[in-house]
Amino acid sequence: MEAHEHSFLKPETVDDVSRIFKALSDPTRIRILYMLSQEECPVSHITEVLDISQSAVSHQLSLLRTMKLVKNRREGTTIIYSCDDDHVISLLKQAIRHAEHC
Amino acid sequence: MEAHEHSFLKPETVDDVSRIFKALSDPTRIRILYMLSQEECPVSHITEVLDISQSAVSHQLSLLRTMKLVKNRREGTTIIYSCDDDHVISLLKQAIRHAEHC
DNA sequence: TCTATATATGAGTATATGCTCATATATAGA
DNA sequence: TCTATATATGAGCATATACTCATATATAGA
Repeated sequence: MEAHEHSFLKPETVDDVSRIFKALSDPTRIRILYMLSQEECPVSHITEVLDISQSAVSHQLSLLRTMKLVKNRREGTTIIYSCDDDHVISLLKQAIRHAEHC
Repeated sequence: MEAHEHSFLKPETVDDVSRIFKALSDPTRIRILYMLSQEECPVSHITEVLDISQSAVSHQLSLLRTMKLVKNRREGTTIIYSCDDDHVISLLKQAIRHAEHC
């Protein structure tokens, strides 16, 4: 198979794919996303349940927000987060199934 | 939903998932894996077609080998690589489809 | 308005990662 | 055995990333 016969990925595609997987490659973000995939919840809840510092959670949520993987809404003084990208959650759950079965 | 009501991921699962996504999060590895998903090929071919230095390709192949995502066989002086984890390739292709359609 | 609580964010730091460069190893052929 | 070619690998470096600490911001209630 010669170079010109290959199906190539566009550089933007490679970058996008890389960004998706990079977002999913950190243990803290994996745990946060998996938790949010079960139910929306406030930052404080994530902090307590996962036992991660408030600052670390907030920084990671900020990153996930930037990537549009989660969204949030305010309720009084608390901010409630939820997943905002079904496809990425589906990738995550597939990888989890894979990891649990091997 | 209280902490005890959550479905939790085991730490090993989180680590495994993290490792899978970390492997898929680098542009060079994405391109190599995608190329190998189309056909097995020697290192030199990857180097030429993707225009990446021999050393960089070899280092990445070493990492992918360690993770058992690719396997290799010798043919004379050349080493032929191919994919060795269908599930991870399926994750990659899904992410590619996602990236191309958004 | 003052305080308490919830969340966000900037700075700094330690570690991880992906490259290059130089070199080692392995095989084929003269 | 000597050389050429293919691949692997160690060291070093530059960058990215995930945390902590300190502090800022925003809202509710007294």
